[in-house]
Amino acid sequence: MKDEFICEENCPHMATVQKVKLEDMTRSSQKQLAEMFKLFSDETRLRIICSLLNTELCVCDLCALLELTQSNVSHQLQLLRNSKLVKYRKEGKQVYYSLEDEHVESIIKMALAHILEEKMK
Amino acid sequence: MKDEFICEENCPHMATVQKVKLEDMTRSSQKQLAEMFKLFSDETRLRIICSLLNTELCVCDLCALLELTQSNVSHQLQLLRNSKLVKYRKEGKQVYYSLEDEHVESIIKMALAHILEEKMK
DNA sequence: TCCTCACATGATTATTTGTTCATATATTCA
DNA sequence: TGAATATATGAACAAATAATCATGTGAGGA
Repeated sequence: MKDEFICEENCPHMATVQKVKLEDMTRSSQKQLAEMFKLFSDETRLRIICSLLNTELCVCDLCALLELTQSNVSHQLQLLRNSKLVKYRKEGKQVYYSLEDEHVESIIKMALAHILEEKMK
Repeated sequence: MKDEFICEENCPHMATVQKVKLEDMTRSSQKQLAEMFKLFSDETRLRIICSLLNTELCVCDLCALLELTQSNVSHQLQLLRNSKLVKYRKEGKQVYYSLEDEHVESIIKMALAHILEEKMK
């Protein structure tokens, strides 16, 4: 009873996850997957992604928050934009970035759970 | 009713996932996360991981199945071993590899769900 | 119109990474 | 013991990548 709620709440798109049959994975979907994981595999990029988990931020917010150069942040955001992982919204001179969808959160949570359990061993 | 079962069945370690608070993520756990994603970010390594999703395999099985050189496979397995993502078991001359835990499957499923939904747009 | 601010982008460089080749180790079998 | 097989590993190299520097673009204010 409680479980259903928790599941819905914290693990969105479960419906799609149910449909996923890992046995049917094609070579090309593996390639896509690898490309996606590559975006998460750089610490700087991951920090940017994590900063956007709760809120949208403009480029200079990210620079200040993460102590990175503007050029560096913009380059990383370009990669994330190209892969449709983040979206943006212009407002005057500023550009506000936010995450494209909630999968990102789910994926990070799942991976973090792995690390947590690993530690407890 | 059905939902609970499906959730338990396909998304193990939900209990840990519930505990994960993304806001509390430290710099060092972000680094660990990035390192983990890096292992999934190479197509060859991901193919090896995917091959091990259902069954354990020895090195030469992997070479044959994925059409890779033995040296290449062994090097990649070394990385996966060092990060405790796979475990192994020696039997005579052969060494059988398998996945260390079920998070791997959950993470891949979640990421695949993202790609699937992306396509449907 | 000119200046400033926020951001994007091209070029360059240092570093990391994936693969290959050559060789080492360890187990089985004759 | 010696040969054959399965796997591991070190060195070398090419390719990919992240960060930096310099510069470009475009909006807003004086």
